[in-house]
Amino acid sequence: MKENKKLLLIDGNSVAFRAFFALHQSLERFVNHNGLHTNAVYGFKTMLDNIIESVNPTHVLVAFDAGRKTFRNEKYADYKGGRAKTPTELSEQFPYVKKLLEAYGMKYYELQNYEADDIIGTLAKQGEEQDFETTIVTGDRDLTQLATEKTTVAVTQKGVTEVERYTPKHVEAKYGLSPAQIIDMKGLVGDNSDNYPGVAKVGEKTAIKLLKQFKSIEGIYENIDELKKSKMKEHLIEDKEIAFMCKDLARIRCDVPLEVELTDTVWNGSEHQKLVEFFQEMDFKRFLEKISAATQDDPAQKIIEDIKFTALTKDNVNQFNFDAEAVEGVSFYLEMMGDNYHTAPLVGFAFNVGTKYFASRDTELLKYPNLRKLLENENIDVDLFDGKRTFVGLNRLGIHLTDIRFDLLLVSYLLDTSDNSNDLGKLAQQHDYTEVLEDEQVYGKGAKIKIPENDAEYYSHLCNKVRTIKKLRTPLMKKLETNKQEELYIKIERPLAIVLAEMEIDGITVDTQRLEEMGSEFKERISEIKQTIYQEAGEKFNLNSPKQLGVILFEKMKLPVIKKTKTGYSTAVSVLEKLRGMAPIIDNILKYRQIAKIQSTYIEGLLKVTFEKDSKVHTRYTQTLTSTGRLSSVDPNLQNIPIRLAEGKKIRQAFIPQKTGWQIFSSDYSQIELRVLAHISHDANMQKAFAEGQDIHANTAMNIFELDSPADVTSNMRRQAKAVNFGIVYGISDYGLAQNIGITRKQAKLFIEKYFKIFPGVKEYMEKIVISAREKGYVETLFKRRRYLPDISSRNYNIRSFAERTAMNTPIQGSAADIIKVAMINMQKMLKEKKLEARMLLQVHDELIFEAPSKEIPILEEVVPQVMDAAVSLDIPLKVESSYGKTWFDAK
DNA sequence: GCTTTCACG
DNA sequence: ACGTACGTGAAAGCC
Repeated sequence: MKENKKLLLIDGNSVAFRAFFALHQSLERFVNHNGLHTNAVYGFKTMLDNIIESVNPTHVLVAFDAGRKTFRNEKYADYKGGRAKTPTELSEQFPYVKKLLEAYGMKYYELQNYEADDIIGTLAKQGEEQDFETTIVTGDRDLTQLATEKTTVAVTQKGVTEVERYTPKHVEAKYGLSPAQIIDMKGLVGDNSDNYPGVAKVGEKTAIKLLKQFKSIEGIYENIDELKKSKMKEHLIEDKEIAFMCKDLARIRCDVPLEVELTDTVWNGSEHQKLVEFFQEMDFKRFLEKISAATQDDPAQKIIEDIKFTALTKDNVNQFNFDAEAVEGVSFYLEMMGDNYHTAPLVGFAFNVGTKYFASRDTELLKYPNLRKLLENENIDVDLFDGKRTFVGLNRLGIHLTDIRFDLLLVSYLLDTSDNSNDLGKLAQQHDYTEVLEDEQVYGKGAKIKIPENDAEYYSHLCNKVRTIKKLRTPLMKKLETNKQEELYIKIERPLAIVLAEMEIDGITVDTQRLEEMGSEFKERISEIKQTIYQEAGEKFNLNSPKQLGVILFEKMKLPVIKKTKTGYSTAVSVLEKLRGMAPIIDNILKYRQIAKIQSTYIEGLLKVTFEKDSKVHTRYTQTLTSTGRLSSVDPNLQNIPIRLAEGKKIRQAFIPQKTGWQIFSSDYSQIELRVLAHISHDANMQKAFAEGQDIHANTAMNIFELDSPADVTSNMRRQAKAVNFGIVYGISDYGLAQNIGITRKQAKLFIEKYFKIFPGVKEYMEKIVISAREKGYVETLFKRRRYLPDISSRNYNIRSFAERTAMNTPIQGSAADIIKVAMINMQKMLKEKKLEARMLLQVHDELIFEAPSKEIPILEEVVPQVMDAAVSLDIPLKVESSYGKTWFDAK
């Protein structure tokens, strides 16, 4: 049996250097609680993970330089002379790089009088003899001289995670030389950083030319007479000794007397406990999460302090009485089996009062007055995780939750909108609290998901959740305060959760009969179009498969390929539109796609989620997901019901009021994002346009097309100007704009330049927000919602550009989201105060949708715009437009 | 589970 | 030169 022995040799100093300078810009962000810089350790660790994954080594050794002086200094006193001193921020990290290696269970080694290179060279040679497959990782190209058929030299690129792999073939392709000739090249060229000179005036190009001709330095000097008289020849002759000396310096030793053998470098993986401790010492939170996730199938590894709790049953529940005066607050958790809290079985609860914990599987017990009081009494503060979910769940039991104080999920989201885990355990870890397991660890996942039968196991998990809520309240509220986000939480998000819960519980009525009618109509049309397409294609295939469609269009019919995806041909609408007219099949495919989408997503999809008992859909608004602060809507998504195309728009006819004689009423903010932009950018021109009630897109068109009168604006100009306005909001790029409205990039660039000339305040805002994001690491909305943008300093152009556009867009999109949230809270309050029967049912980002008895319509027409207008006071007015009708379709 | 496509603001 | 519009969710195919 032949073993697959894989040896990994790492040049520790060189990689640590690379890591340090790769993350140099973020130096001050990588500081642990003891003030130690950790960027090089971090980079080193990232590199290790990457290389382990790709190499999967059986043996590992990391070599370090032992000191400044080596045998090379005896040969050449100035070797590595004049080198700048290693920055202390880096040198202080070397002991920790070694500690990291210990935690990884990796051998490291250094040897007096030799460099890391020589250790690596020697072991690589031994590896060669013992039939190892070897990978050398370094930041130093000199080591490419070690490349052989069985030894690859991976040289780190700009960062440390990307490497360039030098096999003999790759060396040949890159330099036209063999690995051994690298030594000759170094001899001729010299090395600035190692401070040896080489032959005067000979650089890489010349050296390669010479070596191609003469093979080696020895070869050059044996045949030196063949060279024509030239300056170069003179230099070569003059520096002959230097050349041989430098070659000797450049040659990595492969015969160093080591005290380690390859058998000492066997690698058996990392040591979990050491890793945890080390990451804690370094404050590497993300890595801690990762390793705890990796070991989650072994919950026994995690030792959590036991909580004493009382299991509640029908028989003992009445023994406990909680004096409302004495109860300062209660942390409460309601467990359900499944995501959809409108229907998920209620399978348990737990809470604490003071130091006492209680738990039960029987949620009916909550109806007992002594427990009910804890949740319904206005003098008792309730702390929980996901208030909206809990509110809806309790509502199913007829319990009406009041006075939520702390919502762990919501607060955590506000502190960092990119931390949007829904699992209490995961989320707690992000706040350094680890005394609770993730649901997956206790309940399992997929088909095997189930509540533990063992009471002790189940109840302690529930009680741990309660304790987590209790423990995290004070520190997280403090963080909110530091960020000045208390108002955002208390005035907006917390009350909004209840408003959303009420909207979800109400639901919106669906005319299922209408949907089914439309369904059978579409079904026929789909099968007709399908037949035509099969005929035109000359065969049957699965039209829903882009892969099969691609074969038909681009291979069989030989239509030109416009765009490719990762996996094959793109058949997206933008592509098909370009193919239009080249074959009749294209139009039919477009039509098919359009109708099939309506059928599957909106007709069948909607029918699937309509509740039979009330013929309603009860969406769930995700309040803690988007990174900008918008809501999203699931099960079903009611925020993407068709409207742009006539056929899809008909779906809206199926959304009707719950009672006959009622109406659907809708109000939307007109151009709220551009108004927000006008406000936060303080751009005088844009503000003026809005203050005067101008058509902003026409106004923009006049300006960028340099027209004198609004009458000269054609509809096409307005359309293009509108696209420019949208582009601005998204963080414009000429490419994106060009793509969107089908003009050249040059034209797009001109448009943008003109735009910024007309609206210089906008330009200034865009520049400032990016700089501010770079300095602070985050951007904020009007109401201090925060989004962190770690990528804003990335060295990768694409990643950085994306972060920059995000920096421009998030305050705009996010502030608009803030505003409508305020309006929703005030609106719900208003409906209650005025004792209206009208119900607020849906929110679609800039639009609120109600149902109401006809007689209340005039009231809504007045009140809704008023409330929406007054949600915030900007430098310019907001504008709200309303309409109504007997279905959602008609309310437009 | 991932990819592609397409619906919305 | 690089190669992108911002934010979402659902269905279907495919492995």
